Amino acid sequence: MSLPPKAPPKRTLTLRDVSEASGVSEMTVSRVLRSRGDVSPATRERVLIAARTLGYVPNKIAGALASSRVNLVAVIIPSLSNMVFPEVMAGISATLESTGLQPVVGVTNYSPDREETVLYEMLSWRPSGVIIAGLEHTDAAQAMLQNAGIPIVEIMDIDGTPVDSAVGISHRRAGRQMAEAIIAAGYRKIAFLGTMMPHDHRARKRLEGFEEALSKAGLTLVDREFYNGGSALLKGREMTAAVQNRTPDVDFLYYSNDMIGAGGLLYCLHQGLDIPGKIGLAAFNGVELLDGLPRQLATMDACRYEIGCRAAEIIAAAGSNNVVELTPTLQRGDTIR
Amino acid sequence: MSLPPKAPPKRTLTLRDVSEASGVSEMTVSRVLRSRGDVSPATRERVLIAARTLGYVPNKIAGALASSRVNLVAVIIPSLSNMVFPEVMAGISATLESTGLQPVVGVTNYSPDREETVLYEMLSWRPSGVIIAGLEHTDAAQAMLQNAGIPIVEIMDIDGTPVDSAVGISHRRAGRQMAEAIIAAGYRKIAFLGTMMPHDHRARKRLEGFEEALSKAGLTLVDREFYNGGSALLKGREMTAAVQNRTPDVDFLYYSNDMIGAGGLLYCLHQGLDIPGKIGLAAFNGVELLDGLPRQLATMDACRYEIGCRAAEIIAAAGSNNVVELTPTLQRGDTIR
DNA sequence: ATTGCGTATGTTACCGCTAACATCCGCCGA
DNA sequence: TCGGCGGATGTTAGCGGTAACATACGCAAT
Repeated sequence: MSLPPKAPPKRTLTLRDVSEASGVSEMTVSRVLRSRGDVSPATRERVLIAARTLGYVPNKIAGALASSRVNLVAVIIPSLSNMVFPEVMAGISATLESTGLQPVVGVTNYSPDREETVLYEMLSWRPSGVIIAGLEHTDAAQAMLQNAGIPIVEIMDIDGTPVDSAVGISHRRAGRQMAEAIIAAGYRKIAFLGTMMPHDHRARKRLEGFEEALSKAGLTLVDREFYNGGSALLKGREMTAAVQNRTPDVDFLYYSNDMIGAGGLLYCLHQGLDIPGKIGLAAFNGVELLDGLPRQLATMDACRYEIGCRAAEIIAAAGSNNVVELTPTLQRGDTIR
Repeated sequence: MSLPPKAPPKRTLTLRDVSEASGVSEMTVSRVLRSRGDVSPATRERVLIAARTLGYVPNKIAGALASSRVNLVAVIIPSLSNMVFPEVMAGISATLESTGLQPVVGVTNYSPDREETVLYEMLSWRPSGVIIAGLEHTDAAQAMLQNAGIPIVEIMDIDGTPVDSAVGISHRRAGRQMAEAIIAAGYRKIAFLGTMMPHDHRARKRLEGFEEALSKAGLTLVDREFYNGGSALLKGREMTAAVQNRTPDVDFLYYSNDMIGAGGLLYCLHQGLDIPGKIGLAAFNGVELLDGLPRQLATMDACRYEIGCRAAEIIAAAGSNNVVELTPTLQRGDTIR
């Protein structure tokens, strides 16, 4: 094993080191490294070579303190493991890419207290903006967002009052629309299968909208089943089995997310049930996974990527008080007749 | 709409504001907020109330600069969208939770240049450690890691020479083992289906190990098929169809990841093929999704959660030069006879 | 030669916090 | 009475950069 060209320095390098190595002032080095102000091509070259040779990495902490500019955007989301937020992240990253801003992710696991902690932690780094999932926060979190003095975008949901800006869809409406489509297709014995998470407000609102539309048509859910934890695909199977055993005449299954819906679909296919004739299925999100299933599951896309893009645009423009409502489209697939 | 109790301050608050509001020096406030040094309970109380009332959020930038202590751990991974890294993240977060350290994620999209950029960016915040996927980096990235002067843990893979510490499995060995199991089960016409990503070194190493074991048994792959982009589940179906059309006598399909494997499995089931009698299947990762499939797909778990934990432990202990090899276990499922 | 101006570079004073040391005070034992 | 000591608090000097202003210089116009 050969040693690196320079023995690794004990002390981490500062502007002064580069300045000494290149024979100009620290200020000039700073100018070169940030491409700001006039520097002659000759010095610029000299400085760059010195910096590169030494392996200098600027200290953004010092830079940020001095300039009170931080190129970080706090992104606070409930989870990374369910396919939906990674896609939002992709939209955010893609849009931020060209702006010099950098997303920093914090995960709350659907816990309001954890959200508060994560938010506090991130605000203490004085980011240029905050993108946060949902409109429901603890009072303290709400206050912090209020007083942060930076652009705040609450994403995913617009059924409520945003602190500042919001980008999302109306989940209540999404639930309502799905119910209407199901009723119009002639289904009457409708069951709901979803997560047990008290803090998944968006799933809750979809269910509320759904039931609202049912009751407007004089219907109520014939059954409901909740789960938490474990493999969503497997849970989808199990819950579907449970509902069908308990309520044999059920003719429609509305799932709160695609993953359990996919599990349910696989189960029903395995049982050889007549889909969509005897029983219909629908879910929510429009994840790409569905494309690979044997039958196309009805769903409603949540505009995840676009939500990310629009939110990032607002932050990049330092905008405030924008509310952007996106409209999800119903994808009927092959599981509604 | 009622106004918040205090009109939102124009200027962001500093220690001085809290100090004035509570009638003690900034230093004492600092002590209280960090619970460091002796402060009388009475003052402590007074300070905490003042801070809370004002809504003070400490400025970690200044704090970090003054103390040269940063509680951030840089985590650099190729992607968030494939189920595997979120689980590593979960392990990292869980382990770091109790240490006061905070993971910060950077995503490279399997691009070495992007990795270099992300690393540079993150190092410039002077984190307490770096966890980075893989052992292959650009020369510049390698040098930065070398000189960072903080604990570095390269994760997922141990087939190579780490800069500092490493936690992972041997993918070459994993491929070899799978091949041996397949051969032992009597399959002979074996095909490989995988990603086209030139920078997915781990998938490459698995394939190398796999082919090595085949050739040791006097066999070679009868077919191979690559993809990139799109829904992995769907691609799995399509690729499987392609291979079977092109090489009708194929009797085993080895997939580079579970998602395409799952797609392939669904396709084969749909075709009514005799699994595992006429044709066998196996994949890699051991993702939870597989539990919900109609048939249990053979796979090999990649110890993702544990990798995260062990890596985080090394960082938390400021360890150096540890190499931890985990051993994945073969899960035969129902798709190898 | 003098003025004036634009370019290239240097100087100074912080940014908001914390390490390290200094100070103050009350109380104990000698 | 006094020194000593430990707990509670204050003071000072940076951390490593950057904004803002100051300076030096060359050259065209007067």
